[in-house]
Amino acid sequence: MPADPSPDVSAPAVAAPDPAPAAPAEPGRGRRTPRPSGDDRERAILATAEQLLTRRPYADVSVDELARGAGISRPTFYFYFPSKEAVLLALLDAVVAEARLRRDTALRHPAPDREGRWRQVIASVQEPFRSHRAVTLAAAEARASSPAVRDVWSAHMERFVEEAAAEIDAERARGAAPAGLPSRDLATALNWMNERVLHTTFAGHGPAVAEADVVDVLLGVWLRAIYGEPHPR
Amino acid sequence: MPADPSPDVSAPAVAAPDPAPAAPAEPGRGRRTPRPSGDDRERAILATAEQLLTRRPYADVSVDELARGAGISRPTFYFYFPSKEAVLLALLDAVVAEARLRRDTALRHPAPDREGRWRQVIASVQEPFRSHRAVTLAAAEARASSPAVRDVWSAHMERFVEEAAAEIDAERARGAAPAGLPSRDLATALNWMNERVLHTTFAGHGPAVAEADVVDVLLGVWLRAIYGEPHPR
DNA sequence: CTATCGTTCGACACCCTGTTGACAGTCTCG
DNA sequence: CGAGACTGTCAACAGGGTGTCGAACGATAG
Repeated sequence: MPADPSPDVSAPAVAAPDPAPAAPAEPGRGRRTPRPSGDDRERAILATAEQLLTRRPYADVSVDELARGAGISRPTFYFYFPSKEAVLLALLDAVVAEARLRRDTALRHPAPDREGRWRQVIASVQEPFRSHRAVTLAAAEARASSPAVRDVWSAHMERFVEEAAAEIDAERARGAAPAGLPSRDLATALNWMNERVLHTTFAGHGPAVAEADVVDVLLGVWLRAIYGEPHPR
Repeated sequence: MPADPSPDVSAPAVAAPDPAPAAPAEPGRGRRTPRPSGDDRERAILATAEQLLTRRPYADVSVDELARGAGISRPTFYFYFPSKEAVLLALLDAVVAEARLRRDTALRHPAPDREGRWRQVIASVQEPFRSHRAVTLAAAEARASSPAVRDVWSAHMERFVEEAAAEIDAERARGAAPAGLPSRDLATALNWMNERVLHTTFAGHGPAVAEADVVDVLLGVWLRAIYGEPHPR
């Protein structure tokens, strides 16, 4: 059994978020002390978690496995994280932050045509979900029993819904899109559709859209729901 | 502590599905013996489970609570069900059966106008989900870690997707709907949208559509996605 | 050399699951 | 009516998971 604290993981979600700011102390969740000494251990736990989550569901991963994967004992794990849930939260925060970054970049460099702009909207949700599917699937699973995970996820969705609703309103105001359902309701339905369809595509359970087609399918529904005239015949 | 085996529950999902057929033996999941003697106990367990699930998530309900709620000890619980999962499965089967029944009834009595027909499609999914929201929410939660729950759910969705795809093809064939996305992909996306939007509406977490509006919103998206002309301007 | 502090883990208490074996009713048949 | 079979019941156990406590270890400062 190798005690090497850095297992080979292709692309962990941790990705050194804040090198400069060095948040003084976050007494809520996270490790107990912000000293930089055990940082490698913390990263090893996160990397181990993301790796294990690609193999089995969140509920089937034990704290002991997380600890052993990071080369430490179970009690030592609790020195770095207060629970298994906190590890998932840390992973999820990183993925959400990446999604936000990608989204903001897209907003600053909008595509020239409207189809391209909506494709950016959809792709910015899809990309981080796809590259860290294990974390996202685990978060979806834990959402039901963990209020903290649920809140992070809800806040994330809330921003996407607001942005999409604003975009729909803008298109209607400039006459590009016809009136129809309240923009907020429409944006809510479309965003949840994306979430669920992407989930099934990546999880592969139940009827699903092929991974290569999924953005085109979602985009097709968005365009018709936003721009389609109600009743052609 | 009352030993009364029938706790007061408003409308349990059990609903005595087959009084006459009396299936000889289902050796897979379910209770070990089909004799009618302990039937009340079995129903009491199911009723207790549905009642408890309205108060807390599936993961937080223990076998011991289920047993005590039904007026029996924990080992006795295992005489009736092999696990907590089997209880949820039995509850879910009843809800799914009810949804199927409602759907088949709608198919035999189609509304005269196309909007009414699509409303039937959406409402037949929504109604059982709504009247047994605790079971459905629990099933959604357990789906991630229970292959059996996942399979039941997937099969259920698969049928709805197939039926919706066939209906879309029929509308296109008779010239009522324009060509567009592959009908199967479109039906998949729309059905998952319904599932997720209904889930958030009933669970009340994250951005959601008001319960009174949800069928209208979903119907609006379906109609535009199916009948809307791609680009009006 | 010693005091301190960050870090580590053996051992513990507790909760939950699923199984075993003994036992109590009841029903049937000789 | 009494032996046997079968349903239903539970105390007790084994096993595995979580989270905590306190002793101990090593580096570093005084």
